[in-house]
Amino acid sequence: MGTRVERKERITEQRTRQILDAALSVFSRKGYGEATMPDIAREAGVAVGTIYNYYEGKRELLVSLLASYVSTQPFVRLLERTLETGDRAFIAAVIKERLDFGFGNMDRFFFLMSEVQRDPELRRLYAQEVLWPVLVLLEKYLESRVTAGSFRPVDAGLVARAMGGMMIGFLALCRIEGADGPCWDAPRGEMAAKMADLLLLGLQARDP
Amino acid sequence: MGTRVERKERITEQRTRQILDAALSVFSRKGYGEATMPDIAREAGVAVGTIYNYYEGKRELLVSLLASYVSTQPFVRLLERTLETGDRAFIAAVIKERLDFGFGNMDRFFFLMSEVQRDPELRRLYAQEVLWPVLVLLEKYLESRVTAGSFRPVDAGLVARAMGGMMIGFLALCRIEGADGPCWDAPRGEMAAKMADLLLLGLQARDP
Amino acid sequence: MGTRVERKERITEQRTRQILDAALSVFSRKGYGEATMPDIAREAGVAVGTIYNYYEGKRELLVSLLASYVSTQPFVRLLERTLETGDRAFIAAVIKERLDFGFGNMDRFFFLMSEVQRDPELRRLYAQEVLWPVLVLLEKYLESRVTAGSFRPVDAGLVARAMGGMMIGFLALCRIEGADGPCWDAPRGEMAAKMADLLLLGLQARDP
Amino acid sequence: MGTRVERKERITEQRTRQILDAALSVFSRKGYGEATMPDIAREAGVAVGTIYNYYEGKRELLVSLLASYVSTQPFVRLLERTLETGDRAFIAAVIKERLDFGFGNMDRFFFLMSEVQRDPELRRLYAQEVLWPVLVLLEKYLESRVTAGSFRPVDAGLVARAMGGMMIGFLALCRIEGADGPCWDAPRGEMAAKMADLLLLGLQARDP
DNA sequence: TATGAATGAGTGTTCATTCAT
DNA sequence: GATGAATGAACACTCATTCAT
Repeated sequence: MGTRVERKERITEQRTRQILDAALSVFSRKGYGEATMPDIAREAGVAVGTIYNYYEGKRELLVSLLASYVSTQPFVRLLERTLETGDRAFIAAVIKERLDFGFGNMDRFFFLMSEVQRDPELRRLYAQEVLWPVLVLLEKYLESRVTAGSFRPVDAGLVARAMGGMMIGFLALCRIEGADGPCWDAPRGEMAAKMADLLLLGLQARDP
Repeated sequence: MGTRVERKERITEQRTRQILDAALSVFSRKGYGEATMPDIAREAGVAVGTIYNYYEGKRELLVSLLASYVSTQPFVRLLERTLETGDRAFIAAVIKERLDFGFGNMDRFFFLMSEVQRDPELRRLYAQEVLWPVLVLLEKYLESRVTAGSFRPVDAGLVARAMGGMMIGFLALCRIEGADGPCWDAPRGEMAAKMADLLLLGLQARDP
Repeated sequence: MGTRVERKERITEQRTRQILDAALSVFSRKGYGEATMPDIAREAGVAVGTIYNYYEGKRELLVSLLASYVSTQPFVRLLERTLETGDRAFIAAVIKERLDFGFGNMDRFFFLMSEVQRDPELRRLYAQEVLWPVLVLLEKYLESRVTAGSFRPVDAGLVARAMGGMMIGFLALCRIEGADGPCWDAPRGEMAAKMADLLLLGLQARDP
Repeated sequence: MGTRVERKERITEQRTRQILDAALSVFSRKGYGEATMPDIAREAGVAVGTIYNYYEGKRELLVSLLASYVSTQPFVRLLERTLETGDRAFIAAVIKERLDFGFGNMDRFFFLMSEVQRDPELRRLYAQEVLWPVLVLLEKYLESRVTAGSFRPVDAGLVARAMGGMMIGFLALCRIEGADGPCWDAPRGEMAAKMADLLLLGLQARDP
């Protein structure tokens, strides 16, 4: 069942998605500047003009991509589901999730990051829609653990950014080193555990 | 001093530099794609054609930039000068140096990073010329401290990349948040100290 | 009254009109080239496809406009009703009528004239359907007045075109000068009287 | 003789002219909207890009055309040279000159007029640069003849526009009728004489 | 008959690169 | 070596027209 209007809406939504998927795919492969509208149209299986029935132009595709694909939901959900397992397991799980996502979407993720770095408007959008929600949650988590006495008293804002930055930067370095680097094929679970230990225990040996 | 040949060489080197400086300046301001050769020529104070006497084309400017500007020397020197001061002061100094450099060259640095992310050939170049030397030094440092018993036994390769990534990623997040973020105007020395503590001591409260 | 067929025909005629009105309105406002079929459809309150049920395409709209809107009837009727009032009053009345029409439909009239100038086929159509009938009437009038001895013996063909041209050209100049020109807001009756005098008496002072 | 700079300037001026000529030619033939930049480039014997070294774009070609080709000089000179010959010969000469010019440049003239009618900015330009200087001269002439007692007291502003309009409108009608019309091939001198008589003597028969 | 989404040929414009001076 | 005018391939975007519903 579905009235005519409903069916139309479904088709519209499908087209919208179909074009956005194609755009992300082509952008990730060739880069924003080198991607052409015919490229995207071909990938989406529509005519060039059709794209313009759904998006204002090439740039709006980029903005929509950012708004639609960099969903923070899985990450946010993970952060909320927390704590049942103790800090170490929890932090390792978060890192593992980020590593899996990052390694699984390397090109797409860094294509978007790279465009974000390039364009002030995208930066603002990304900061508001993605970064802030995540950082706020992370800060709250840190503060609650400090209050509970589990964590040293730390500057939650700074540490949240240092931790988030570590994930992003680590992935960036892995990508730059490529398959030759030692982390490319390493087991994610182990890496996550080691990074969790680094964050929780630090480098310094503890006096017995 | 100064045969005709030598003078010529000096002039050539000067032109080369002059053009490269202009390229970096324009690239950082407008991005690689939006920068035009006339832009660069104007900034360098030479004619468009002259650029082609010194570089193959626009793309080679980018490659040369990477090779010439992302010198690791200051960083390497710092790492070598080390240790006289104890781990905490040393690590804080390294971080401070990176923060100062990063905040002082935000646009230039992230323009280059963004191009590196975009282009496999630049990635290879950057990995070989910049990343590897630094990471090797860092790994050696970590291993020596582990051997000395000051640091927990850690996976030096992973930790080096996590630490390096933290610096790059932290700067990236600061840039995305811009002047609204809490770290934009914060005193660098304090931030460096806190990050050093995070790395050395970890988050977990130590039992007395 | 009103079989099914008749009702259908009435609706058809109404749609036809409705679309043509919209086309003229949009054309006059934006020009033929800049007007888009969606523009016209919106103005007419129908879908784009509907227009194509009534007209072959954009160009046929233009041709139909010319055939339908530039009706010479009021002018022809005026010319026929003539003469009861003496030459001066009659000519002044004709000029007045043309001025009122011209000033009242500036944009529409000159949009059509401009398209006519642009396109040989439209020129032929306009010449046959509009110009000729009017000029023939004007020539007949002139010849009859010459025969009657009221007018000097003149070349009726040439004078008819000079008179007609004067009206069109005068309006064109007024339009080009716009509101800054002296004739834009001048009383039409007075202007018509002065132009009638110019045509009847000429410039030259008469010897007493 | 000619320094390098002078030679360069000459070449620049020549290119400017060459492109403008080509633009006028193509515009007159195909109309502004239908003319393409490759068309113009081909006609000018240069590459498309070269046009953009000399003009901002297609539209600026149109504006430059108006500014450069619709020179009022010959007409102005004629008006200034006046009067040595008596009113009738003078007016006939002016009309003859306009007819010759108009018939000799039909397509170009009406292409420009038609664009002027289409575009408010062009109207302003044309009014200021072309129309006003001519109308002012014409008004002065009329007023001086009125003062001298040769002409009836007339509204110089209105009559100037009526006379100017008559020329333009007459040419427009001739163009619309095309080769079928009676004035297309008629001897220009005779037509000019008849129109001069119409303007000077009027239609009305004079009492002996 | 009415609809409006899909189409894709066609356009103005940009800009890296060349080369005659 | 230095210059900058000329080049033309390449691209984003528009819009008249079609046709399945």
